[in-house]
Amino acid sequence: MRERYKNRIELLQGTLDLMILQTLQWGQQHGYGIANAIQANSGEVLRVETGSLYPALHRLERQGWIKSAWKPTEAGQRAKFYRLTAAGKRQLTAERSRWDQLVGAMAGVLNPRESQS
Amino acid sequence: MRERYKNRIELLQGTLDLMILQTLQWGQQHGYGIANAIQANSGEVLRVETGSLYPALHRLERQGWIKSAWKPTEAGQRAKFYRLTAAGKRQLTAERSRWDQLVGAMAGVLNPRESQS
DNA sequence: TCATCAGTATAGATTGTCTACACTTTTGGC
DNA sequence: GCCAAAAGTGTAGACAATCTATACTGATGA
Repeated sequence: MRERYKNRIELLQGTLDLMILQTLQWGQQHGYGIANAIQANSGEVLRVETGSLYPALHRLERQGWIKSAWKPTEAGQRAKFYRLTAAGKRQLTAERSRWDQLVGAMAGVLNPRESQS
Repeated sequence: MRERYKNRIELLQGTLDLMILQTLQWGQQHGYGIANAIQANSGEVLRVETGSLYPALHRLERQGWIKSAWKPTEAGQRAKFYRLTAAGKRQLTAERSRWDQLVGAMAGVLNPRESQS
């Protein structure tokens, strides 16, 4: 069978949607491009697997936060370009503030004395 | 008697172990006390459900990061007190730096221009 | 011709949350 | 004496987002 693998989760569950929405705010992009942008912007720390990416994109589209259209890339290949909808922009705002809140809360747990607000 | 709650995941998956280990670094504590400490230190943002807490404690103990012993509380009730093992301290260090790395990477994705390192 | 890159997609396993129960013991009010 | 609430531990099963692994297509370059 397979080599014994660690199955370590690279991404924090729930943050992929936020990262996708955020990436799309810079402009429309196809799935492959989104994954590359996240990887680059995270300093190569975060790698998005296709098995996570495409289900996430379908999920987001199903919820009306992004919309897709097939278009050719500069390289002349067909690709599905996604763009943020108005609802998606609102969702992005909500998820960003949720993220900030969680990071702040975690900081409180990790450094109770320093971060006493 | 419960507060009104949303149907969302309160905690980021994977962060509970870190929070438990960190809380135990301040001194030994029982499960109920850990949950209360996390809630308090997070400014009441993070609420740990018992259905998440106890499985997590058992998981951590199984991995040798914490050890338990039944003792009476000040209130005279029996409780299972947990303390960090040496391996647990190393794990805490590793998980903290992993967390910092993830938060930094997320910052890069959310604010690509400002956080160019 | 053949490997590699660009690109999309699905199935199934895994894992850690969640909701919802079930239980014991102590404390305090009546 | 009774009963509610708080303090405490625990499990079962649902659920969701990630992962691994696989399967395609079309273009590019050696």
